[in-house]
Parts: sequence; structure tokens; C-alpha cells
Amino acid sequence: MSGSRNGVPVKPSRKSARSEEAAAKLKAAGLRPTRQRLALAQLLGAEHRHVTAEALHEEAKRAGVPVSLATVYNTLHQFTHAGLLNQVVVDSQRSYFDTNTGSHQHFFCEENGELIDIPGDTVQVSKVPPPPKGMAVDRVDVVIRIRRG
Amino acid sequence: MSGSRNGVPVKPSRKSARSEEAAAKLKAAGLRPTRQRLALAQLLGAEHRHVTAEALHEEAKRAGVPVSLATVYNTLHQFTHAGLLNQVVVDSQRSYFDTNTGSHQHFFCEENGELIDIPGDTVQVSKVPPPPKGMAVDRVDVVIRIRRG
DNA sequence: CCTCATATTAGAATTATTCTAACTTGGTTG
DNA sequence: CAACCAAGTTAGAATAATTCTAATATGAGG
Repeated sequence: MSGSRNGVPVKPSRKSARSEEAAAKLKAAGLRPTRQRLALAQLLGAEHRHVTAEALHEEAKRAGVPVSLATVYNTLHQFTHAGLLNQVVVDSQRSYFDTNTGSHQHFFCEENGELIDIPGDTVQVSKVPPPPKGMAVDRVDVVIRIRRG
Repeated sequence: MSGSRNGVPVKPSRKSARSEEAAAKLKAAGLRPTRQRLALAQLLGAEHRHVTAEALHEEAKRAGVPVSLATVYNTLHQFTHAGLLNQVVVDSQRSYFDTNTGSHQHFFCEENGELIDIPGDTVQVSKVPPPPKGMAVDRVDVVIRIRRG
């Protein structure tokens, strides 16, 4: 068995620019660049995206990446702690992860559960009051809920 | 068996101002003023509150109100549709219901899950972009996440 | 190559919520 | 009042998202 490992087809030698980049990011975050973390990082890496754990798991399976749902959850949380992803809370059931870690806001369509980015310099929030004693503001989330109409 | 019905102690004749008020609200919303809806409305009615279904169910049980968790969920959703409550999405696991239906915002303490009201005329949100074609803004949610620090 | 701390995994467990199908009840009508 | 029935309530099962567990695999260093 060569050119393959653990049942996964693997390009023998050369690594893509994408995977090099992903490996560097992981290392910088203190995460071992394992097969599944690299694969997930690449799936997430290209364009700004909003994913759920289930959706990413599906996508990975379709791409032939052998990864369990538990690992997808672990990885999404690790990436979030490392600052590579943002968790967006818009639905009290599902969790979305956003590859755009810059400060920005979202439209959220309640009908189809779709998230749409709003550039960070668009919405202005002012007169935010000081938090209670001993507390510090972590971040300010703005979600604009929309529906057909 | 008198002065009691279905195991619940009931003040025989006179109705409190609170319960009259609650009954009126329910009727206005097109909801039949049943025993459990009235009881829940009264538990919610006094002061502005943030409750979860579980918490309200506990509270009702402690108050000797015979109500199932399913009914608490049904009732919270009916009240929300009727505009008597607002559902606040801050946690992707739990749902909070807010008796303050006016436009206002919240501090959310990630450490203890507590919600704190911010008066509606405090935070200013401006430059909200127009929603995509065919969509209308339902509401704009602002959540200020805080932690010890 | 060996080792071992770190990762991954399948499947069970947990949690919040919704569903189902049977049983009440409140409001009406004769 | 007595019976009726649509609307409401219920216990418990079902679902869905997520986390946990305990066993196995793997990557990096010696």
C-alpha cells in the first residue's frame, strides 16, 4: 500500500500552498497539524464561510476526508479558542462558525437559517453603556433578523 | 371537596386585580384563559423578567401550580406570538424569554448565563444597511457579551 | 524504530425542545 | 342543568445538537 495511508488517498510528496498555509496557522496556534485538522482548515480556508458542525462534517465526508463528527466539534472549538473562527449565536438550537474573524455583523434569515455578512465598517453602534462593576465587555454582537416581505 | 379543584387550592370567589389583568391580556390575545395560562401569566406579570422554560416550570411547581413542561413551552411560544413576550437568543443551547417587550438590549454574562436589561434609549444603532431584495428587517438584536475582568 | 503525550473515534450519554396520542376542560347549546 | 366538542393539557416517547467516555491511533522527538 503506497500513495495511501489509513485508507485515505494522499498525494505522495508535494504539498499545496494551501496546505502549507494551513499547517503554519495551526502551528502558530499551538495545535498539532494532524490529518483531520489540516483537512478541515483547508475546507474552511478558501473563502469566508458560515458553517455548522454537521455541515462541515458532511462536506468532509464528501471530500473523502476520514473524520468523525466529534472531531469536527473539537476542532471547531479549538479553532475558535485559537482565534481562527468566530462562533455566531443567532439560533437557539444550532451553532454557526464564521471564518471571518474580523469585527462585522450579520443579517440572519429566520426562514432558511442563512447568515449574510455585513462589512465591519457599515453598522455603527454607539452609546454602549459601561458594564456592571467588575465586568468587561467581551464583544458586541449585532444581528439583523430578516424575513420575506 | 370545595375551595379546591383538581388538587389545586383556589381562592373561592374573589379574583385578584392581577388575575383579572392577566385574564384580560389573554383574552385580548385570543387565548382561552385556562388555569395554567393564567397562573403562568401571573408568575411572569409582576416585574420585568428573563426566564427559561425549565426555570418557569420549576417556579410553577414550587407555587403549587399543576402544569407540565410541555405546556410551559407551548404557553411561552403562544405568549411570544401574541407579543406578550420576546424571545432572546444569546446562548446556542438555552432559550430565554423576556417579559419586557419594548425595544431594548442586553448585557449577557457568559460566565453565569445572566441577562441584564439595557434601557431602550441607551444604545444607538445606526447605518443599518438595507436587507437583500425581497426581505424586510424584522428586528435588530444587540447583545453585549461581558465577563469578569 | 520506539515511546508517549496528544488526537481521534464510535457509540453512549446529556440536554433542550418538540411531538404524539390520549385525556381534560371551558364555553356553548338545547 | 346535561351533554357536546373544539381547544388545551399531559406523560412519555422522539428528535436533534452537542458532549462525554474509554479505547485505539498517530505524530514528533529521542
